[in-house]
Amino acid sequence: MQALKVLVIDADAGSAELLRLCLEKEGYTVACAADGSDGLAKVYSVKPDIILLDAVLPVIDGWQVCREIRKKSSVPLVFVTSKTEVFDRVLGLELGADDYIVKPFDGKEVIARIKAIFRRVNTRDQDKAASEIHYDGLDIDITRYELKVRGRVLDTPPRELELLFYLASHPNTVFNRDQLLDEVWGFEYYGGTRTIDVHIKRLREKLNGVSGEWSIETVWSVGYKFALSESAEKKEDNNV
Amino acid sequence: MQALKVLVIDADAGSAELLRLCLEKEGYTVACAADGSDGLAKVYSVKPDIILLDAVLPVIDGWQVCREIRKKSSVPLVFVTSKTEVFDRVLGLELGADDYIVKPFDGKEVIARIKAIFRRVNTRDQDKAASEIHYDGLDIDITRYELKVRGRVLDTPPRELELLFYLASHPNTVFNRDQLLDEVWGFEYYGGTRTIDVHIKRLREKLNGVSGEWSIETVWSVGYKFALSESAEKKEDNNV
DNA sequence: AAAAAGGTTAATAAACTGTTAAATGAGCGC
DNA sequence: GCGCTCATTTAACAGTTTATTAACCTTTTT
Repeated sequence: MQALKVLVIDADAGSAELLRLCLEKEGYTVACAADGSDGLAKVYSVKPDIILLDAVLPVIDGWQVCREIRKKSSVPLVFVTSKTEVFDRVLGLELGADDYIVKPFDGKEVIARIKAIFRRVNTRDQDKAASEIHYDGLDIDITRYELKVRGRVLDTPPRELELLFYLASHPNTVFNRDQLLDEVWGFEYYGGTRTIDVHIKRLREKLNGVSGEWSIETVWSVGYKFALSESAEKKEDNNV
Repeated sequence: MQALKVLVIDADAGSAELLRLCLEKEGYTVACAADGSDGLAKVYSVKPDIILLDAVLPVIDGWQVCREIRKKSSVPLVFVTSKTEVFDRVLGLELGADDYIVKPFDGKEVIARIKAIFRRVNTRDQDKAASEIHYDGLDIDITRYELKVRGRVLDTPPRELELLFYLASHPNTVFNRDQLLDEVWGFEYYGGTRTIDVHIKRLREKLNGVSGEWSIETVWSVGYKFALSESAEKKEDNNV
């Protein structure tokens, strides 16, 4: 994975340099700007994953920079500034910042707060993956490595089971073969993508005609999905 | 929309009450717990939209409460505590909190920080929503690779679906054939521009007479657009 | 060593895509 | 309004791409 890019917009060379040091030590790529105008330009040229912004800046002040950015983008943004009043903090947050850190800052805390934001940004909407999945006539328990079809345990090779488990954990979502290889086989796997097709076939043999509520469907030229019928979808919604 | 629910887990009745006041003034629904054990129980019974958590708690301390919650859920969580050391703040954030506020807190800032977190959470949902398009009698979901016309799923080849998705994502905007080839087929494509016409025709066959609110229109000697009727446009504006 | 699992290949089948060419329709000057 | 030109619509075809399947080989497990 590519290193995450941080854009530091701060007129004070000292704190900018300190931030750069902390961030680079953590493996981030850092770009800096010393005034608001240059900062805005770099938002678009650098395309950072997060922006650290001082409120006090020459040319265009930090509040205004934040407003301009938020007109166009929801990129994570944190004020790091010596303006310490509650009034300022509330203003910064209301302008759309994700966090507001006052100077003098502690490097470790800045890193921890940045990580907290990335964590939130990356949180997938599905909450923690369950270890069991149940649909009409289908029960998968991945900790026991067990597949039950119509209540009968069906001997299933691990790869097959993992593939089914992954698809069934994300119902109605299409995955292409590379995604499935990455997610199920693992990142380092290199091999033909026909492998997926064959495993899908073997799964379909086991599951043919078990239920009308779900099926493994081909999405032509894209990949496969575990599809729920509309009635099954409604049942799901009620569960939540 | 339902009021957002906040769970305050704090042993100090004074600060708990103060938080409750601030939050209710903003229209949130507030539940309180005075120890870690009760707090954890209420996480599951109340199903809060956000949790405010003190680190210092009887029975089970706040750090541990946070750990337990994060094992199961990625619900927004903020420490509000009198433990002020950098060490504590970093710990709290690394345990998976979204923010860390030290006592004595300012009500306005707490609210602003809570809003910042909700803003970020909702941004994510918007991203998800961006993969779906809905108009009168027409639903396109690109993650499912599915086109619904009048509620019925219609089998649609990938190119066709992508073309429709692209046009419908930019209603009332005209694209010439080269633009569509670049955007939908991809940059490297070289072929006759009649290709577009044919795909448009096939789409129109599928969508003929579905709705008076929208249509794929020809702009003579220029290209095509997904056109909304005036009434449909008003509906759109109201939605936003 | 035998059996099971994982992966590859190649033939076959199915679905989609782009081209062509003829028909239709739109714009425009007279 | 007429007729010319040019753009679009349409249908049919051929070619290409993609998926399915069965058979086979290799690796791992028992």
